[in-house]
Amino acid sequence: MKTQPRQNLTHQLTHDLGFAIVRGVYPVSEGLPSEADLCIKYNVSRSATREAVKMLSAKGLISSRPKQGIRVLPESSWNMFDTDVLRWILSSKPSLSLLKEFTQVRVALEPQAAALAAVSATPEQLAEIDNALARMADADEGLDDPLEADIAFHTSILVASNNRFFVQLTEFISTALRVSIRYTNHIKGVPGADVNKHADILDTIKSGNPERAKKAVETILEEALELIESKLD
Amino acid sequence: MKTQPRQNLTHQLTHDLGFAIVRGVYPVSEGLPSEADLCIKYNVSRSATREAVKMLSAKGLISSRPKQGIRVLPESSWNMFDTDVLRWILSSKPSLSLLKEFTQVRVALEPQAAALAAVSATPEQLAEIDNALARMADADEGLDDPLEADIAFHTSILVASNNRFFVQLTEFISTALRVSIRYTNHIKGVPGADVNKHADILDTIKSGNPERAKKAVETILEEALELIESKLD
DNA sequence: AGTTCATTATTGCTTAATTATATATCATAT
DNA sequence: ATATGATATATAATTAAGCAATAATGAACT
Repeated sequence: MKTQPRQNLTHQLTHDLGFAIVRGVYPVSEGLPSEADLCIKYNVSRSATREAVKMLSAKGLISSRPKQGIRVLPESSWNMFDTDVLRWILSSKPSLSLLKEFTQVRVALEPQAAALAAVSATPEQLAEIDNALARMADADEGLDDPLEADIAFHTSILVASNNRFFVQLTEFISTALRVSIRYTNHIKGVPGADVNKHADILDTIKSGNPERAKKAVETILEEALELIESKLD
Repeated sequence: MKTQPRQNLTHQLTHDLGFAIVRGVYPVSEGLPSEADLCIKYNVSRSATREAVKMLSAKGLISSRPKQGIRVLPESSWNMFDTDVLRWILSSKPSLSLLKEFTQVRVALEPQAAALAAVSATPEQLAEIDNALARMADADEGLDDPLEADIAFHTSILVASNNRFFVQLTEFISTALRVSIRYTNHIKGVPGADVNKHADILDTIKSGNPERAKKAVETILEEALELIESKLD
Protein backbone atom coordinates (compact mmCIF):
# COMPACT_ATOMS: atom_id res chain seq x y z
CA MET A 1 0.00 0.00 0.00
CA LYS A 2 1.77 3.10 -1.16
CA THR A 3 0.64 6.24 0.56
CA GLN A 4 0.76 8.98 -2.00
CA PRO A 5 1.25 12.45 -0.53
CA ARG A 6 -1.98 14.27 0.34
CA GLN A 7 -2.76 17.91 0.24
CA ASN A 8 -0.75 18.60 3.36
CA LEU A 9 1.19 17.01 6.16
CA THR A 10 -1.63 16.86 8.66
CA HIS A 11 -3.96 15.16 6.19
CA GLN A 12 -1.24 12.77 5.18
CA LEU A 13 -0.60 11.84 8.79
CA THR A 14 -4.32 11.57 9.53
CA HIS A 15 -4.63 9.16 6.65
CA ASP A 16 -1.60 7.11 7.64
CA LEU A 17 -2.66 6.84 11.27
CA GLY A 18 -6.32 6.24 10.47
CA PHE A 19 -5.45 3.50 8.05
CA ALA A 20 -3.07 1.91 10.53
CA ILE A 21 -5.71 1.96 13.26
CA VAL A 22 -8.32 0.39 11.00
CA ARG A 23 -5.83 -2.25 9.93
CA GLY A 24 -5.48 -3.15 13.58
CA VAL A 25 -1.86 -2.12 13.93
CA TYR A 26 -2.70 -0.65 17.31
CA PRO A 27 -4.77 -2.85 19.63
CA VAL A 28 -8.26 -1.55 20.40
CA SER A 29 -8.71 0.16 23.77
CA GLU A 30 -4.97 -0.09 24.14
CA GLY A 31 -2.63 2.74 23.43
CA LEU A 32 -1.17 4.36 20.41
CA PRO A 33 2.31 5.71 20.87
CA SER A 34 2.35 9.00 22.74
CA GLU A 35 2.34 12.27 20.82
CA ALA A 36 6.05 12.55 21.39
CA ASP A 37 6.70 9.06 20.01
CA LEU A 38 4.48 9.69 17.00
CA CYS A 39 6.50 12.82 16.25
CA ILE A 40 9.65 10.76 16.15
CA LYS A 41 8.14 7.83 14.29
CA TYR A 42 6.64 9.94 11.52
CA ASN A 43 9.23 12.68 11.71
CA VAL A 44 6.78 15.53 12.05
CA SER A 45 6.22 18.29 14.55
CA ARG A 46 4.08 18.05 17.62
CA SER A 47 1.45 20.37 16.13
CA ALA A 48 1.02 18.28 13.03
CA THR A 49 0.63 15.21 15.20
CA ARG A 50 -1.90 16.86 17.46
CA GLU A 51 -3.95 18.09 14.52
CA ALA A 52 -4.07 14.62 13.03
CA VAL A 53 -5.07 13.18 16.38
CA LYS A 54 -7.84 15.74 16.66
CA MET A 55 -9.17 14.85 13.21
CA LEU A 56 -9.20 11.17 14.03
CA SER A 57 -10.94 11.76 17.32
CA ALA A 58 -13.52 13.85 15.45
CA LYS A 59 -14.17 10.76 13.35
CA GLY A 60 -14.60 8.62 16.43
CA LEU A 61 -11.50 6.46 16.00
CA ILE A 62 -9.56 7.52 19.05
CA SER A 63 -9.74 9.42 22.28
CA SER A 64 -6.89 11.22 23.95
CA ARG A 65 -6.51 12.37 27.51
CA PRO A 66 -3.63 13.55 29.65
CA LYS A 67 -1.52 10.83 31.18
CA GLN A 68 -3.80 8.18 29.71
CA GLY A 69 -2.48 8.79 26.24
CA ILE A 70 -4.14 8.10 22.92
CA ARG A 71 -6.55 5.19 22.86
CA VAL A 72 -8.19 3.39 19.98
CA LEU A 73 -11.94 3.40 20.58
CA PRO A 74 -14.03 0.26 20.00
CA GLU A 75 -15.11 -0.24 16.40
CA SER A 76 -18.71 0.49 17.31
CA SER A 77 -17.91 4.14 17.82
CA TRP A 78 -16.01 4.60 14.56
CA ASN A 79 -18.00 6.83 12.28
CA MET A 80 -18.49 4.48 9.35
CA PHE A 81 -20.62 7.05 7.56
CA ASP A 82 -17.54 9.20 7.26
CA THR A 83 -16.15 8.42 3.84
CA ASP A 84 -12.54 8.52 4.98
CA VAL A 85 -13.20 5.96 7.66
CA LEU A 86 -15.26 3.83 5.31
CA ARG A 87 -12.55 3.92 2.65
CA TRP A 88 -9.91 2.93 5.17
CA ILE A 89 -12.04 0.01 6.33
CA LEU A 90 -12.88 -1.14 2.81
CA SER A 91 -9.31 -0.99 1.61
CA SER A 92 -7.90 -2.78 4.63
CA LYS A 93 -10.46 -5.45 5.42
CA PRO A 94 -12.87 -5.74 2.49
CA SER A 95 -14.63 -8.77 3.86
CA LEU A 96 -17.57 -10.38 2.18
CA SER A 97 -19.64 -10.09 5.35
CA LEU A 98 -19.07 -6.34 5.39
CA LEU A 99 -20.30 -6.16 1.80
CA LYS A 100 -23.35 -8.14 2.89
CA GLU A 101 -24.03 -5.71 5.72
CA PHE A 102 -23.59 -2.77 3.39
CA THR A 103 -26.03 -4.26 0.91
CA GLN A 104 -28.54 -4.79 3.73
CA VAL A 105 -28.31 -1.07 4.40
CA ARG A 106 -28.88 -0.37 0.72
CA VAL A 107 -31.94 -2.61 0.77
CA ALA A 108 -33.27 -0.47 3.59
CA LEU A 109 -32.42 2.93 2.16
CA GLU A 110 -32.57 2.95 -1.61
CA PRO A 111 -36.12 1.62 -2.15
CA GLN A 112 -37.40 4.23 0.27
CA ALA A 113 -35.40 6.94 -1.47
CA ALA A 114 -36.88 5.88 -4.80
CA ALA A 115 -40.36 6.06 -3.32
CA LEU A 116 -39.70 9.61 -2.17
CA ALA A 117 -38.22 10.48 -5.55
CA ALA A 118 -41.34 9.21 -7.27
CA VAL A 119 -43.31 11.74 -5.30
CA SER A 120 -41.01 14.70 -5.16
CA ALA A 121 -38.32 14.62 -7.85
CA THR A 122 -37.95 17.80 -9.89
CA PRO A 123 -37.66 17.68 -13.70
CA GLU A 124 -33.96 18.48 -13.38
CA GLN A 125 -33.46 15.62 -10.96
CA LEU A 126 -35.29 13.24 -13.29
CA ALA A 127 -33.07 14.44 -16.12
CA GLU A 128 -30.07 13.63 -13.95
CA ILE A 129 -31.25 10.05 -13.44
CA ASP A 130 -31.99 9.83 -17.15
CA ASN A 131 -28.51 11.02 -17.89
CA ALA A 132 -26.99 8.36 -15.63
CA LEU A 133 -29.06 5.72 -17.39
CA ALA A 134 -27.77 6.93 -20.74
CA ARG A 135 -24.25 6.60 -19.40
CA MET A 136 -24.98 3.01 -18.42
CA ALA A 137 -26.20 2.30 -21.93
CA ASP A 138 -23.07 3.94 -23.34
CA ALA A 139 -20.98 1.83 -21.01
CA ASP A 140 -22.55 -1.27 -22.51
CA GLU A 141 -21.02 -0.14 -25.80
CA GLY A 142 -17.71 0.55 -24.19
CA LEU A 143 -18.21 4.30 -24.40
CA ASP A 144 -18.27 5.01 -20.68
CA ASP A 145 -17.14 3.52 -17.40
CA PRO A 146 -19.78 0.99 -16.31
CA LEU A 147 -18.87 1.29 -12.64
CA GLU A 148 -19.16 5.06 -12.48
CA ALA A 149 -22.34 5.08 -14.55
CA ASP A 150 -23.97 2.58 -12.23
CA ILE A 151 -22.96 4.60 -9.18
CA ALA A 152 -24.28 7.79 -10.77
CA PHE A 153 -27.62 6.14 -11.35
CA HIS A 154 -28.09 5.05 -7.76
CA THR A 155 -26.86 8.28 -6.21
CA SER A 156 -28.98 10.44 -8.48
CA ILE A 157 -32.05 8.71 -7.04
CA LEU A 158 -30.89 9.52 -3.54
CA VAL A 159 -30.54 13.15 -4.54
CA ALA A 160 -34.00 13.12 -6.11
CA SER A 161 -35.51 12.03 -2.79
CA ASN A 162 -35.15 15.63 -1.63
CA ASN A 163 -34.45 14.39 1.85
CA ARG A 164 -31.29 15.85 3.34
CA PHE A 165 -30.30 12.64 5.08
CA PHE A 166 -30.61 10.55 1.95
CA VAL A 167 -28.76 13.17 -0.04
CA GLN A 168 -26.02 13.14 2.56
CA LEU A 169 -25.68 9.39 2.07
CA THR A 170 -24.70 9.68 -1.59
CA GLU A 171 -21.04 9.90 -0.68
CA PHE A 172 -21.32 6.95 1.65
CA ILE A 173 -23.14 4.82 -0.90
CA SER A 174 -20.85 5.67 -3.76
CA THR A 175 -17.74 4.97 -1.73
CA ALA A 176 -18.90 1.52 -0.73
CA LEU A 177 -20.50 0.87 -4.09
CA ARG A 178 -17.17 1.39 -5.80
CA VAL A 179 -16.01 -1.77 -4.04
CA SER A 180 -19.30 -3.61 -3.97
CA ILE A 181 -20.34 -3.37 -7.62
CA ARG A 182 -16.93 -4.43 -8.79
CA TYR A 183 -17.24 -7.50 -6.63
CA THR A 184 -20.78 -8.52 -7.60
CA ASN A 185 -20.08 -7.99 -11.30
CA HIS A 186 -16.99 -10.10 -10.87
CA ILE A 187 -18.82 -13.08 -9.38
CA LYS A 188 -21.66 -12.69 -11.88
CA GLY A 189 -19.07 -12.77 -14.61
CA VAL A 190 -20.48 -9.71 -16.35
CA PRO A 191 -18.73 -6.37 -16.78
CA GLY A 192 -21.72 -4.09 -16.22
CA ALA A 193 -25.20 -3.88 -14.75
CA ASP A 194 -28.52 -4.76 -16.33
CA VAL A 195 -29.60 -1.57 -18.07
CA ASN A 196 -33.18 -2.71 -18.64
CA LYS A 197 -33.89 -3.24 -14.97
CA HIS A 198 -32.46 0.17 -14.20
CA ALA A 199 -34.64 1.69 -16.90
CA ASP A 200 -37.65 0.11 -15.18
CA ILE A 201 -36.75 1.90 -11.99
CA LEU A 202 -36.62 5.25 -13.72
CA ASP A 203 -39.98 4.57 -15.37
CA THR A 204 -41.70 3.86 -12.08
CA ILE A 205 -40.23 7.02 -10.57
CA LYS A 206 -41.32 9.08 -13.57
CA SER A 207 -44.82 7.61 -13.33
CA GLY A 208 -44.97 9.01 -9.80
CA ASN A 209 -45.87 5.72 -8.19
CA PRO A 210 -43.93 5.37 -4.93
CA GLU A 211 -44.95 1.79 -4.24
CA ARG A 212 -43.84 0.53 -7.62
CA ALA A 213 -40.63 2.52 -7.47
CA LYS A 214 -39.86 1.02 -4.09
CA LYS A 215 -40.51 -2.49 -5.37
CA ALA A 216 -38.41 -2.00 -8.48
CA VAL A 217 -35.36 -0.96 -6.48
CA GLU A 218 -35.99 -3.64 -3.89
CA THR A 219 -35.97 -6.31 -6.58
CA ILE A 220 -32.62 -5.34 -7.98
CA LEU A 221 -31.04 -5.01 -4.53
CA GLU A 222 -32.42 -8.25 -3.14
CA GLU A 223 -30.81 -9.91 -6.12
CA ALA A 224 -27.45 -8.41 -5.27
CA LEU A 225 -27.87 -9.39 -1.64
CA GLU A 226 -28.71 -12.99 -2.51
CA LEU A 227 -25.70 -13.15 -4.79
CA ILE A 228 -23.43 -12.06 -1.95
CA GLU A 229 -25.09 -14.33 0.60
CA SER A 230 -24.73 -17.30 -1.72
CA LYS A 231 -20.98 -16.74 -1.71
CA LEU A 232 -20.87 -16.50 2.07
CA ASP A 233 -21.88 -20.09 2.78
CA MET B 1 -28.04 29.13 24.40
CA LYS B 2 -25.51 28.93 27.19
CA THR B 3 -22.28 27.27 26.23
CA GLN B 4 -21.12 25.37 29.25
CA PRO B 5 -17.41 24.68 29.34
CA ARG B 6 -16.44 21.42 27.69
CA GLN B 7 -13.68 19.01 28.54
CA ASN B 8 -11.05 21.29 27.10
CA LEU B 9 -10.47 24.47 25.16
CA THR B 10 -10.23 22.90 21.73
CA HIS B 11 -13.50 21.03 22.19
CA GLN B 12 -15.17 24.12 23.54
CA LEU B 13 -14.02 26.14 20.57
CA THR B 14 -15.01 23.37 18.15
CA HIS B 15 -18.46 23.38 19.65
CA ASP B 16 -18.80 27.19 19.59
CA LEU B 17 -17.63 27.48 16.00
CA GLY B 18 -19.58 24.46 14.80
CA PHE B 19 -22.74 25.75 16.38
CA ALA B 20 -22.20 29.22 14.93
CA ILE B 21 -21.66 27.78 11.45
CA VAL B 22 -24.79 25.66 11.63
CA ARG B 23 -26.77 28.66 12.87
CA GLY B 24 -25.67 30.43 9.71
CA VAL B 25 -23.58 33.08 11.42
CA TYR B 26 -21.01 32.70 8.67
CA PRO B 27 -22.38 32.67 5.12
CA VAL B 28 -21.95 29.38 3.25
CA SER B 29 -19.09 29.21 0.77
CA GLU B 30 -17.99 32.56 2.10
CA GLY B 31 -15.30 32.98 4.64
CA LEU B 32 -14.95 32.55 8.33
CA PRO B 33 -12.56 34.98 9.94
CA SER B 34 -8.93 34.04 9.37
CA GLU B 35 -7.10 31.96 11.95
CA ALA B 36 -5.51 35.12 13.29
CA ASP B 37 -8.87 36.84 13.69
CA LEU B 38 -10.41 33.81 15.34
CA CYS B 39 -7.56 33.81 17.85
CA ILE B 40 -8.38 37.39 18.75
CA LYS B 41 -12.14 36.94 18.76
CA TYR B 42 -12.11 33.89 21.01
CA ASN B 43 -8.98 34.85 22.86
CA VAL B 44 -7.21 31.57 22.31
CA SER B 45 -3.91 30.53 20.81
CA ARG B 46 -3.27 29.74 17.20
CA SER B 47 -2.86 26.02 17.91
CA ALA B 48 -6.18 25.75 19.71
CA THR B 49 -7.82 27.49 16.79
CA ARG B 50 -6.17 25.25 14.24
CA GLU B 51 -7.11 22.11 16.13
CA ALA B 52 -10.74 23.20 16.26
CA VAL B 53 -10.67 24.02 12.56
CA LYS B 54 -9.24 20.58 11.86
CA MET B 55 -11.99 18.88 13.83
CA LEU B 56 -14.67 20.82 12.00
CA SER B 57 -13.14 20.05 8.65
CA ALA B 58 -13.04 16.37 9.65
CA LYS B 59 -16.80 16.64 10.15
CA GLY B 60 -17.25 18.21 6.73
CA LEU B 61 -18.33 21.66 7.87
CA ILE B 62 -15.44 23.69 6.55
CA SER B 63 -12.38 23.61 4.36
CA SER B 64 -9.25 25.63 4.85
CA ARG B 65 -6.52 26.47 2.40
CA PRO B 66 -3.77 29.06 2.22
CA LYS B 67 -4.77 32.46 0.93
CA GLN B 68 -8.34 31.26 0.47
CA GLY B 69 -8.92 31.12 4.20
CA ILE B 70 -11.52 29.08 6.03
CA ARG B 71 -14.69 28.41 4.09
CA VAL B 72 -18.02 27.02 5.16
CA LEU B 73 -18.85 24.07 2.93
CA PRO B 74 -22.35 23.63 1.48
CA GLU B 75 -24.77 21.89 3.83
CA SER B 76 -24.82 18.83 1.62
CA SER B 77 -21.29 17.96 2.66
CA TRP B 78 -21.89 18.35 6.40
CA ASN B 79 -21.70 14.96 8.03
CA MET B 80 -25.18 14.80 9.52
CA PHE B 81 -24.53 11.31 10.80
CA ASP B 82 -21.96 12.78 13.14
CA THR B 83 -23.80 13.26 16.40
CA ASP B 84 -22.11 16.56 17.17
CA VAL B 85 -23.17 18.01 13.85
CA LEU B 86 -26.66 16.58 14.20
CA ARG B 87 -27.04 18.01 17.69
CA TRP B 88 -25.90 21.42 16.51
CA ILE B 89 -28.40 21.36 13.68
CA LEU B 90 -31.26 20.14 15.86
CA SER B 91 -30.65 22.70 18.57
CA SER B 92 -30.29 25.60 16.17
CA LYS B 93 -32.90 24.95 13.53
CA PRO B 94 -35.23 22.21 14.75
CA SER B 95 -37.65 22.57 11.86
CA LEU B 96 -40.63 20.35 11.40
CA SER B 97 -39.52 19.46 7.90
CA LEU B 98 -36.20 18.18 9.25
CA LEU B 99 -38.12 16.00 11.71
CA LYS B 100 -40.15 14.72 8.78
CA GLU B 101 -36.99 13.88 6.85
CA PHE B 102 -35.52 12.17 9.88
CA THR B 103 -38.65 10.10 10.33
CA GLN B 104 -38.51 9.11 6.66
CA VAL B 105 -35.03 7.76 7.34
CA ARG B 106 -36.35 5.86 10.33
CA VAL B 107 -39.09 4.37 8.15
CA ALA B 108 -36.38 3.10 5.86
CA LEU B 109 -33.98 1.80 8.48
CA GLU B 110 -35.78 0.53 11.52
CA PRO B 111 -38.18 -1.96 9.90
CA GLN B 112 -35.25 -3.52 8.08
CA ALA B 113 -33.23 -3.63 11.29
CA ALA B 114 -36.12 -5.37 13.03
CA ALA B 115 -36.30 -7.90 10.21
CA LEU B 116 -32.62 -8.66 10.63
CA ALA B 117 -33.05 -8.86 14.40
CA ALA B 118 -35.83 -11.39 13.96
CA VAL B 119 -33.37 -13.61 12.16
CA SER B 120 -30.17 -13.04 14.04
CA ALA B 121 -30.71 -11.58 17.51
CA THR B 122 -28.92 -13.37 20.32
CA PRO B 123 -30.73 -14.22 23.58
CA GLU B 124 -28.81 -11.41 25.30
CA GLN B 125 -29.92 -8.94 22.67
CA LEU B 126 -33.53 -10.05 23.02
CA ALA B 127 -33.22 -9.61 26.77
CA GLU B 128 -31.99 -6.09 26.15
CA ILE B 129 -35.08 -5.24 24.09
CA ASP B 130 -37.20 -6.88 26.75
CA ASN B 131 -35.53 -4.75 29.36
CA ALA B 132 -36.24 -1.59 27.41
CA LEU B 133 -39.86 -2.60 27.08
CA ALA B 134 -40.07 -3.10 30.85
CA ARG B 135 -38.66 0.39 31.29
CA MET B 136 -41.40 1.74 29.04
CA ALA B 137 -44.00 0.01 31.17
CA ASP B 138 -42.38 1.43 34.30
CA ALA B 139 -42.41 4.85 32.72
CA ASP B 140 -46.15 4.53 32.28
CA GLU B 141 -46.32 4.28 36.08
CA GLY B 142 -44.00 7.23 36.50
CA LEU B 143 -41.14 4.97 37.59
CA ASP B 144 -38.82 5.71 34.67
CA ASP B 145 -38.19 8.34 32.04
CA PRO B 146 -40.55 7.65 29.11
CA LEU B 147 -38.30 9.38 26.59
CA GLU B 148 -35.16 7.42 27.48
CA ALA B 149 -37.08 4.15 27.71
CA ASP B 150 -38.54 4.66 24.25
CA ILE B 151 -35.12 5.47 22.81
CA ALA B 152 -33.61 2.42 24.49
CA PHE B 153 -36.24 0.22 22.88
CA HIS B 154 -35.60 1.43 19.37
CA THR B 155 -31.82 1.41 19.64
CA SER B 156 -31.74 -2.05 21.16
CA ILE B 157 -33.40 -3.35 18.01
CA LEU B 158 -30.72 -1.72 15.89
CA VAL B 159 -28.07 -3.42 17.99
CA ALA B 160 -29.87 -6.76 17.65
CA SER B 161 -29.65 -6.50 13.86
CA ASN B 162 -26.01 -7.54 14.16
CA ASN B 163 -25.19 -5.32 11.22
CA ARG B 164 -22.33 -2.93 11.91
CA PHE B 165 -23.90 -0.09 9.97
CA PHE B 166 -27.20 -0.32 11.79
CA VAL B 167 -25.42 -0.60 15.11
CA GLN B 168 -23.41 2.48 14.23
CA LEU B 169 -26.65 4.35 13.66
CA THR B 170 -27.85 3.94 17.25
CA GLU B 171 -26.15 7.15 18.29
CA PHE B 172 -27.59 9.01 15.33
CA ILE B 173 -31.09 7.71 15.94
CA SER B 174 -31.07 8.36 19.66
CA THR B 175 -29.76 11.89 19.21
CA ALA B 176 -32.51 12.83 16.80
CA LEU B 177 -35.11 10.79 18.64
CA ARG B 178 -34.49 12.80 21.76
CA VAL B 179 -35.94 15.77 19.89
CA SER B 180 -38.41 13.92 17.73
CA ILE B 181 -40.23 11.85 20.34
CA ARG B 182 -40.65 14.84 22.60
CA TYR B 183 -42.30 16.65 19.73
CA THR B 184 -44.64 13.89 18.55
CA ASN B 185 -45.76 13.12 22.10
CA HIS B 186 -46.39 16.80 22.57
CA ILE B 187 -48.70 17.11 19.57
CA LYS B 188 -50.38 13.83 20.44
CA GLY B 189 -50.96 15.19 23.92
CA VAL B 190 -49.64 12.06 25.60
CA PRO B 191 -46.56 11.82 27.78
CA GLY B 192 -45.29 8.43 26.62
CA ALA B 193 -45.46 5.89 23.83
CA ASP B 194 -47.92 3.07 23.30
CA VAL B 195 -46.41 0.14 25.20
CA ASN B 196 -48.68 -2.47 23.64
CA LYS B 197 -47.61 -1.68 20.12
CA HIS B 198 -44.00 -1.86 21.16
CA ALA B 199 -44.65 -5.19 22.85
CA ASP B 200 -46.03 -6.43 19.53
CA ILE B 201 -42.78 -5.57 17.84
CA LEU B 202 -40.78 -7.55 20.34
CA ASP B 203 -43.11 -10.52 19.93
CA THR B 204 -42.65 -10.61 16.17
CA ILE B 205 -38.90 -10.42 16.57
CA LYS B 206 -38.92 -13.19 19.15
CA SER B 207 -41.04 -15.35 16.87
CA GLY B 208 -38.30 -15.08 14.30
CA ASN B 209 -40.51 -13.80 11.53
CA PRO B 210 -38.69 -11.04 9.66
CA GLU B 211 -41.66 -10.00 7.52
CA ARG B 212 -43.97 -9.52 10.46
CA ALA B 213 -41.29 -7.73 12.47
CA LYS B 214 -40.72 -5.37 9.58
CA LYS B 215 -44.44 -4.67 9.25
CA ALA B 216 -44.86 -4.09 12.97
CA VAL B 217 -42.17 -1.43 13.08
CA GLU B 218 -43.37 0.07 9.81
CA THR B 219 -46.82 0.52 11.25
CA ILE B 220 -45.68 2.44 14.28
CA LEU B 221 -43.33 4.64 12.27
CA GLU B 222 -45.78 5.42 9.48
CA GLU B 223 -48.08 6.65 12.20
CA ALA B 224 -45.44 9.00 13.54
CA LEU B 225 -44.69 10.19 10.03
CA GLU B 226 -48.33 10.92 9.27
CA LEU B 227 -48.63 12.80 12.51
CA ILE B 228 -45.73 15.04 11.57
CA GLU B 229 -46.89 15.47 7.99
CA SER B 230 -50.37 16.47 9.17
CA LYS B 231 -48.78 19.34 11.09
CA LEU B 232 -46.77 20.44 8.08
CA ASP B 233 -49.72 21.46 5.93
C1' DA C 1 -5.06 -1.98 55.19
C1' DG C 2 -6.35 2.22 53.88
C1' DT C 3 -5.54 7.19 53.11
C1' DT C 4 -2.90 10.91 51.80
C1' DC C 5 0.76 12.92 49.28
C1' DA C 6 4.45 13.40 46.09
C1' DT C 7 6.16 11.89 41.61
C1' DT C 8 5.78 11.54 36.88
C1' DA C 9 4.15 10.73 32.22
C1' DT C 10 1.25 12.67 29.01
C1' DT C 11 -1.74 15.78 26.87
C1' DG C 12 -3.23 20.84 26.95
C1' DC C 13 -2.01 25.38 25.69
C1' DT C 14 0.73 29.42 24.51
C1' DT C 15 3.97 32.13 21.82
C1' DA C 16 6.78 33.19 17.99
C1' DA C 17 9.11 32.61 13.80
C1' DT C 18 9.64 30.66 9.21
C1' DT C 19 7.85 28.37 5.01
C1' DA C 20 4.55 27.11 1.45
C1' DT C 21 0.70 28.19 -1.40
C1' DA C 22 -2.90 30.26 -3.58
C1' DT C 23 -4.78 34.63 -5.35
C1' DA C 24 -4.61 39.11 -7.09
C1' DT C 25 -2.14 42.84 -9.17
C1' DC C 26 0.45 44.86 -12.39
C1' DA C 27 3.75 45.12 -16.09
C1' DT C 28 5.08 43.33 -20.38
C1' DA C 29 4.77 41.60 -24.88
C1' DT C 30 1.97 40.21 -28.63
C1' DA D 1 -6.73 45.45 -26.18
C1' DT D 2 -5.55 40.88 -24.63
C1' DA D 3 -3.19 37.36 -23.22
C1' DT D 4 1.18 36.14 -20.54
C1' DG D 5 4.18 36.18 -17.02
C1' DA D 6 6.44 38.18 -12.91
C1' DT D 7 5.69 40.09 -8.39
C1' DA D 8 3.39 41.06 -4.20
C1' DT D 9 0.43 39.66 -0.53
C1' DA D 10 -2.60 37.30 2.43
C1' DT D 11 -3.31 33.16 4.53
C1' DA D 12 -2.68 28.69 6.15
C1' DA D 13 1.17 25.12 7.02
C1' DT D 14 4.84 23.81 9.79
C1' DT D 15 8.25 23.89 13.23
C1' DA D 16 10.13 24.80 17.76
C1' DA D 17 10.35 25.22 22.72
C1' DG D 18 8.45 25.85 27.03
C1' DC D 19 5.10 25.91 30.81
C1' DA D 20 0.49 24.27 32.74
C1' DA D 21 -3.02 20.97 33.86
C1' DT D 22 -4.32 16.37 34.64
C1' DA D 23 -4.54 11.82 36.14
C1' DA D 24 -2.20 7.42 37.14
C1' DT D 25 1.28 5.39 40.05
C1' DG D 26 3.65 4.36 43.90
C1' DA D 27 5.47 5.75 48.45
C1' DA D 28 4.85 7.21 53.01
C1' DC D 29 2.28 7.59 56.93
C1' DT D 30 -1.14 6.60 59.99
